[in-house]
Amino acid sequence: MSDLLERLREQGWRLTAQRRVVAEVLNGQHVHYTADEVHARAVERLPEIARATVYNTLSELVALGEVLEVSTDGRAKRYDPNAHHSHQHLVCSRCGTIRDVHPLGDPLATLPESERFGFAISEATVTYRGVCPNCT
Amino acid sequence: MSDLLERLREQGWRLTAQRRVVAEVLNGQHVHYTADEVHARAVERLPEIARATVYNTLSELVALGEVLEVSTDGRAKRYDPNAHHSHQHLVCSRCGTIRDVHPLGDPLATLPESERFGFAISEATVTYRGVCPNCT
DNA sequence: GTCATTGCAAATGCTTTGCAGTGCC
DNA sequence: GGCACTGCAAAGCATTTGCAATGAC
Repeated sequence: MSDLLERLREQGWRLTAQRRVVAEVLNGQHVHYTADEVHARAVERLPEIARATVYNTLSELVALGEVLEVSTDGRAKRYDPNAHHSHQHLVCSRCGTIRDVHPLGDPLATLPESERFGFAISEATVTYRGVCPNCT
Repeated sequence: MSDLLERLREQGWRLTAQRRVVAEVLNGQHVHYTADEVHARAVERLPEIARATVYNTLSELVALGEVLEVSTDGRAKRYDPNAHHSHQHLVCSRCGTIRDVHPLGDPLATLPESERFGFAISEATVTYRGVCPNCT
């Protein structure tokens, strides 16, 4: 976490209170907040932080590869701080809860050459969907 | 296609000019239009068709399982008429073009029991991302 | 002191909704 | 002829943008 702030400073980031708070909110395992949820939690610590600042900061973190953008459905994007450990997502089709999961094998390897159509493929994301125990 | 209209009528659908036109626009292979693109193409055949009607019709087709909703990025949803043949998507990270692809094995089978956390999993979607030949 | 960063408010893009009128069955 | 369906316009989210004020370096 403070590693994160350190890394960002090395990239020439100005370390403002707002950015620190956004980074703090995203700290933790299995965190998959929407921009609005990040903003709500950030406001608790720094009441004057603007929604636009949260959006800006999140986009920067995504661009720097420190946070992943997850669009599970057509609704608001979610932000996943677990960017340095490869994983996939398990989503509840009722309540929308997301869990990080680790499938067997490399998803990228499941697409044969004949199905690549000249694309230079760099990434494969898998989304598993089902009803979670709470919603059953 | 006319199969489709037939099936829909059997489900109690009123067969209006608007719905027919939307179904026609979605007819074909490798079609992944946004609602707006469907509307634009529908207007060519039926000038007075409203955007809201296109949205309504698309939602109904999705609910009936005749069309798949695809959200590859945080932008507009895309609609995929190829709902009856299991497939996955290959997306160009530059231009956003989508291709239907067929991976080896069953994606659902890649998640071990120990990683299912009590979810009743019913679906797994894989999105491969890379740069397409046109964008290279 | 400079210039990146912020806050605010307005604008944008996509989608949904309310409601009176239309036309399929 | 009833009521599902449509068109239109307005409302609703999620997100982006413009710009003057601020504060990290």
